[in-house]
Amino acid sequence: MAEGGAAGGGENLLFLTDEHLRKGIEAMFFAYRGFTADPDRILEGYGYGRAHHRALHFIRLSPETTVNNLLGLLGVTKQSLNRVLRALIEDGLVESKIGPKDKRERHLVLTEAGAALERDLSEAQRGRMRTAYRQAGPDAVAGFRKVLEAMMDPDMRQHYQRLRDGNS
Amino acid sequence: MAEGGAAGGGENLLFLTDEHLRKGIEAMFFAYRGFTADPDRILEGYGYGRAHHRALHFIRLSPETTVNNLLGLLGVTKQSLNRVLRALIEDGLVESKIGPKDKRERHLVLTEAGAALERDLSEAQRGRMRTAYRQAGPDAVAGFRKVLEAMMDPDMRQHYQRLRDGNS
DNA sequence: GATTTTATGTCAGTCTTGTTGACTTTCCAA
DNA sequence: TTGGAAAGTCAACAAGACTGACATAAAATC
Repeated sequence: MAEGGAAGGGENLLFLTDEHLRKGIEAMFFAYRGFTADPDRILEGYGYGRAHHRALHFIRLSPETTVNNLLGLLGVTKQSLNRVLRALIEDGLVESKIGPKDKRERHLVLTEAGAALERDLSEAQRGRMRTAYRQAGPDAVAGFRKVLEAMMDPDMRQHYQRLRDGNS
Repeated sequence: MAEGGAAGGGENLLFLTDEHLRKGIEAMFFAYRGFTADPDRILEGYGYGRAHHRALHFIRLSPETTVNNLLGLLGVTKQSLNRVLRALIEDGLVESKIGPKDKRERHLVLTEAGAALERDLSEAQRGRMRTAYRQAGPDAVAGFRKVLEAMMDPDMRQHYQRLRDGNS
């Protein structure tokens, strides 16, 4: 099934050419650079990296989350995450509380300072996103989300959808 | 100018909420992981990383390109790129020819072996892209491209558009 | 109650890929 | 022709990913 049943004119047959796909690949590459550029600049001042941003982001989104849960979202090893969390806890941006039910667990929450930095980072990233969305318009945004969702690994799509539908 | 002039119904007022933007941010994050996953698996077998993939990609796209030109596209320091190129040249995947006009320049081209690996990597990445595009449909793809382009830094957008329009 | 599994943390070592600084070769213009 | 700018290379270092081994405590299971 190389070519699906195209009902219309014929230009739809072209949107899956290797050239067209290549352009999409390059668009992802260049856009992702822009996507991370603004928070990266802020993080530099703190001696933090993208890993710290991601941790702050998901802890804000799911307060009282456990280390294990975060590992699933971030897709890194616990040693890698631990280095980041240790720094954030030592610097007073994240609080790690022993789980009330299961004392093996650590429940993570942002402190005031952590929430403040997370807001700064988020706002920087949202700023660019907002501009892009406004330029492209609602229909384009819907398509954007649709394609991105289809590109995810199934596991990640589950995580994504859970976050999307749950905490709104 | 918090809310732009919305002509239509009212749902358009919602598409720029912080929550909506946050979902877009997470979509980018999770989708980019999928985007790189397939080539990463192939690269592992060769002892290469993403940086090698990017170099091969852009050398294939612009044969006889110079190191300097590549630096602009990749947005890394020349020292960083040099390490990658050295490995690819030593392994016989890339040929570096002294510039015929300006002998300071190195003109880069893929060897047979380099082109073969690049094809493998590209095809893996295109495979996922093709599936996602097919699932989402042409309209969604157009929106996807539109938003990504709006997210790029102006410099990168220039590079992107030059590649897009030039070598087709 | 003893054993196993789970959740987390830590130490040590490696790899990729980014960085800066110092250096060579080549070109070009004053 | 000389001195600076440009292109590229080499060396050393840092961030942040990884693996593997091991420790501890608590929960779950037998």
